[in-house]
Amino acid sequence: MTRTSEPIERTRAERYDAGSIEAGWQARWDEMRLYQTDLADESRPKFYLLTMYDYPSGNLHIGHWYVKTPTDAIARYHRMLGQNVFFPVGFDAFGLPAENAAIKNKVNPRAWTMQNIDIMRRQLRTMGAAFDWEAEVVTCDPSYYRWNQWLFLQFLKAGLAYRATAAVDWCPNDGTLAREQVEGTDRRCWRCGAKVEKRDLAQWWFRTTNYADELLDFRTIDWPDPIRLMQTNWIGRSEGGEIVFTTAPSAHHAGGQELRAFTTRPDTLFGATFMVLAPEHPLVATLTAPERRAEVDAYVARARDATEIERLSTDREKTGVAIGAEVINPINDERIPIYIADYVLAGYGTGAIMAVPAHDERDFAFATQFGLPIRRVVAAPGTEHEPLDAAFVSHAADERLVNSGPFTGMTADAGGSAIVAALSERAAGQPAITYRVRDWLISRQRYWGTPIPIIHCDRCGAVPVPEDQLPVLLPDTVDYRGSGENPLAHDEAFLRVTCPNCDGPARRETDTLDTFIDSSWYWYRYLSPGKTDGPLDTSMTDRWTPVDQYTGGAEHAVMHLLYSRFFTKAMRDIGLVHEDEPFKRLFNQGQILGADGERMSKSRGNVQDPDQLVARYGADTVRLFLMFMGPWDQGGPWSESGIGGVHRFLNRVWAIATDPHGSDPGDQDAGKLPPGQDEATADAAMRTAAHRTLRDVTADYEGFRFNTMVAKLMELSNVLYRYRGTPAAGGSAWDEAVRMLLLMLAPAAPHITEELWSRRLGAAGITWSSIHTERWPEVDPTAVVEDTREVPVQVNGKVRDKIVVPAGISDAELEGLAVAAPRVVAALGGRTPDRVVVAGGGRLVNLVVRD
RNA sequence: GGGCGAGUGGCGAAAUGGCAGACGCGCCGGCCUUAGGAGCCGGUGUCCCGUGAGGGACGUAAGGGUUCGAGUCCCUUCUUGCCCA
Repeated sequence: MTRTSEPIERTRAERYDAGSIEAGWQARWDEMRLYQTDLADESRPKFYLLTMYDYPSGNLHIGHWYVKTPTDAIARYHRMLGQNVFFPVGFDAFGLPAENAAIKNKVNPRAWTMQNIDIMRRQLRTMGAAFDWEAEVVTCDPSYYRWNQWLFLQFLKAGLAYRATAAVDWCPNDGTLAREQVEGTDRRCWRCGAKVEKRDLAQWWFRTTNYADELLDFRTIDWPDPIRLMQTNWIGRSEGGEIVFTTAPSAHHAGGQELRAFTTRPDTLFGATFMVLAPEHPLVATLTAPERRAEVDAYVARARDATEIERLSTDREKTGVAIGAEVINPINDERIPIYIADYVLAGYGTGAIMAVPAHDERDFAFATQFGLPIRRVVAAPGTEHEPLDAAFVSHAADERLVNSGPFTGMTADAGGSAIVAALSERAAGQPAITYRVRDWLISRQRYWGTPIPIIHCDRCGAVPVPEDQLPVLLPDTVDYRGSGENPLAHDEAFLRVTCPNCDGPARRETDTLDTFIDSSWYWYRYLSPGKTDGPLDTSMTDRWTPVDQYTGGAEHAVMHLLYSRFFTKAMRDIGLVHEDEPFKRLFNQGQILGADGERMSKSRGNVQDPDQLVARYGADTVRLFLMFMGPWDQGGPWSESGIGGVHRFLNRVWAIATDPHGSDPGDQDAGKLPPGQDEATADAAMRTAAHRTLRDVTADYEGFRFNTMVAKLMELSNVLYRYRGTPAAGGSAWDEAVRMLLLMLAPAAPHITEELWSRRLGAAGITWSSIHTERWPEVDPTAVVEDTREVPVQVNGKVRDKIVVPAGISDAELEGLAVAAPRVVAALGGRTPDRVVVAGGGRLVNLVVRD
């Protein structure tokens, strides 16, 4: 693996050996506290750079490097711009894997977690990143989670937390799951893959829906469109009306029972020809006619077993059963039959819909299936009498209502409003908005999380733990007694407590908080991790937040990022922070997949371990390779092929910087300038290359285009390498270009550049100072322009010749030269151009001739 | 099923509507070597014409459109990824 056996006389200069320099510089930086941010320093503009903290799973894989090392390059670039950069790290240390490991291996979750954190701290250090470790946050530490408890109590006081019974998704291994933790068509647990069932439990909730509309507003933040869109869809705001139907009297039922249906299309109310209830709808039992009961009960039982995805699939043939009852349409007093069908869900809207088959695809399919009437009530001009062979749902501006009594002739939008207005006068309807998003279920029936600070007293009910008794500590000894059960539920020492209200016997809440709460405010805590009299230091958060730049995987597009936004708004409303949004700018990387194109996971055995790559090539090569692979937001399957090219590049940078006059054996042109060049033109070429590279690389750092940034540095090093060993090497133009190359490379490859920088300073007899405290160089505008440029000349869009013209040439002169170019003359064949296009400020000429 | 991305050499990929394939991998040839799985130099989209220097045509998933000019913009279709149902 190592090439130490190589004969030394082959290369006069010392070769690049990452292994011998990286650890040394890392230790030196630590010693100097080079990356510890002085948060009180106001002399420079602040830049809060946050990267998503990690779950301490025990091993860093290449995906961690893919997220973190380019972010580190951003940190270092901003330092070089003269900003006071804060770049902390921490650990998302509560959660299920620790518990699963604890159950399986009979270890303590805390011990397991803390040991993993130690391993990961060591691994993270090998990146050579500019993390401020003194600001570290570990969420399973009582000094952190006591403030989760405190925040919960403040939210409770403010009416943002409440307790309610709900049927929750329940995994036999992992306990309660949030809606988003249930995956796939067959509803399996996101962590363990077990089949998920439903259970009724009293649960704690956060009132996220209070902020639904505000969360839809992204105007003050610079986030990628796809993420904004995903959050918008997740919130799922629908405007429409709630319409009050009443049941018609029948032999088995007196009638007059209200049935409310939410619709986004109140304009189509005259087209409602039946109503559909969710099979779980509470009124199904009372409304069903005796002769229909057997069939209805059978259908309800079947629907309960079907998954939501099956039920909503539009491919599937519609099923349903008439329950033998009718409702009265409040707009025209028409009696329409009631069905139950599984495509209507109890949990959305009111669990009842007015079915308008003419204007809804699913209703159309259902009506066709059951032979129910289909009545058109909206039509584009001239199509009123055309038969419908599918639901007409286009909703264009010129459409008018038809067959709609007094509303006939109105536009769909105006008609809808008018219908709702007419109904609301008779208390038979009102405008309504529904959201897909529900309140946040925060209770988990697990041990390894933040205990919810509540005491249950038979006399006083659910009583908050007084703030001066926080934190409610997790007991250190855990008895799992087999899997699944929450150990807190049978920990007598933990459970038994006196009621803070009445001093009577009481028991503690045994649920713990969803770990997404930990990650919903951790960046505030980074600013004062040791603070004991409050969760955050307002003087710090006011100065340093919102976060200027957040980076992390797109898999957190909805949950973590939406919950974090909710927390900031909730914390604002209880006076803790003074901002509306947590993260000003967001960038989501792609994911590195395994070599098989699948998500990396231990079970698939496709996890790529960075340590061996680091041992072989060094951290700088691995960092640079990950940046060079492709666009950062794209990710993709892992492949090691190509890492050698990046390593070669660093070897060449090393050779350029340490041995300008050296040459390689086997290079026949060694020592010679390229044909037609002298030292002056070579100097000019190097200067131009260096400054153009700087111009482009700066733009690439700003735009997170690390792959092209590396490519451009390779180009510059290729130019310099060509001049290595020639009379142009080692002069002032060469020296300036090498200096710029090192500075531009420093954020991406911090160790090799630091080493080469120190050697430069040493050679020049200058006292050492770190390259990572240097300022970003400035482009010399005079150096990026050349005297002449090459202009392609097209005839009818095809390049026929290229001409070299002086830089300042006018369009007219350029045109004259273009038509005179020999191969253009030939292509024109005596014809005169009908039109001449000089495009892009003289970058290209196109001569247009008609045949 | 819906929404949003993406389809470019053998591979990873570049390309404000203006020379398609930068940069790198791989491959081919050469140099240097006792040796090469090291290093260096050169070549490398496809097809055609030419002994040669060179020249030409085609080419960014498929088809159509807008434009002097389209990988890029618009429409249709196919494939694929992600999110949602």
